[in-house]
Amino acid sequence: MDSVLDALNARGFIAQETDSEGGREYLRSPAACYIGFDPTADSLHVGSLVPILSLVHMQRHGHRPIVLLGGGTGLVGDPSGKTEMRKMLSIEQIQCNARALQKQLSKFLDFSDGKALFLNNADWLVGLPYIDFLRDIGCHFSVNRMLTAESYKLRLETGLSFIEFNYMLLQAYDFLHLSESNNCFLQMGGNDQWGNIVAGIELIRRKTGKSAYGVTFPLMTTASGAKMGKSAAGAVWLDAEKTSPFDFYQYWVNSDDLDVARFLSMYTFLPLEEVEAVKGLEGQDLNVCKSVLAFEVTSLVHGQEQALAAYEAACSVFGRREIDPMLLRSSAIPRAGRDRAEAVPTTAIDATRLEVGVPVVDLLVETGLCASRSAARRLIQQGGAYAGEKRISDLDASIGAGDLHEGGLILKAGKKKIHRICV
RNA sequence: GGAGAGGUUCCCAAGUGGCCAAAGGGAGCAGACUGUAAAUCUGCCGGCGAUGCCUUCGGAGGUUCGAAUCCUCCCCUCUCCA
Repeated sequence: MDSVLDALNARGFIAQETDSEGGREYLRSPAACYIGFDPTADSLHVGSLVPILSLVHMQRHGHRPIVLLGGGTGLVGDPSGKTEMRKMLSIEQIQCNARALQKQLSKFLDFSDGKALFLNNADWLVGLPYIDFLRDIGCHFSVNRMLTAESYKLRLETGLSFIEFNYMLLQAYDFLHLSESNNCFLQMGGNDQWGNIVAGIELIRRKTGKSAYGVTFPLMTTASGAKMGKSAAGAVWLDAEKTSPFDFYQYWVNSDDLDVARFLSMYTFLPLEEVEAVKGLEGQDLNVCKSVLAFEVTSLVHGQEQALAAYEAACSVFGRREIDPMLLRSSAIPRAGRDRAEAVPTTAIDATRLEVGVPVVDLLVETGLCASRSAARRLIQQGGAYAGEKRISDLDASIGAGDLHEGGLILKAGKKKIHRICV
């Protein structure tokens, strides 16, 4: 059987490997691998999907993924790829975030019977005695060498504090620790983690003489160069409370043409042969593929139920287009079905207010479609406000109970930002 | 600790007493064109009960009819020196 590394490579997951041959040898039999997630927020976002899914691939190939929560390293802060120091988070905040991330990550992997593992580096980092650590670990690091690391270079221009400078040592120590405690000799991570991963490999070699391996993922950007997971409303979170499944679905539907095939291979588990067929498509045919992409990713993150609802809601708002049964045929996306508007993010409006009539400007703000009343006015003046299919041109227009159909009404700000109100 | 440079609206960056809610660029938003894409063109882009009013130019005071612009003190960042 092909190595999981070949599979990952074919799907575009691999940016760099420290030792391609050695890594493959290591993975010939079931082995452990780990990725660290620092709890800097109470939810992961689209940017973490690549590492997460790589672990899923690992598990599917019979290996044992270790999810390392950075309860300890999060207290320090990774300067890699950052232009300035991140705000320091309190210990309580970190712990709270770590719990939230654990809950989120547990949906993707099977943690039963030790098939995958959750560990928290706070368990071994927080209590480290400073002097001992310097003597045992610190002595193996050359500052001269560290300063040449790409991850520090950027910061050398703008400023790098000592606490952040230590991050590399802590991550290297994590790897050493995991190699000894869990027989884990493979670390993966974003390409910005290269320096930290290599530092760990070298530390393991110096301390124990053993070989360890590293794999990094490409830094994901969209075809237009934007970072993954940024939308008009901010980051696209994996938490349904922070980004509704419908908005999450929409994020993927709005992918750039040039990204569709790449995203299908990285963010879904559809067979590569099927994804290959997408590459020749253009125009409306390609557009349909975006629905499949969105459906599949939403399924992975929020479950098929939610994905279905989002898909049908999108159909009801934007219209349905036939999906060729042979196109990406492994996808469970419905090839025929009913439209349902309910999955559009909805805000309930008090019935008594609707009796009198609620100004559209107010509704636009209350639903979050506009940031301020001024913005709402501007939107109306520019002709971007819709109630149902009707464009609203009057600044003083208001919505009454009679405007609702079957208890709801779709409000649109522009063509794509959509919110539903109901009684 | 010393010397110098600097902190402007989401980001970069002009502005050095009234013409400044503050140039320009980027990002973003809307409209047109489309395919819920890209590119392009046009408009918008602090807030509000809106031909006016309020809040903003690191912070706190002060000078002045009037300050982002002048003065004082403080905070923060960078560079060089110790």
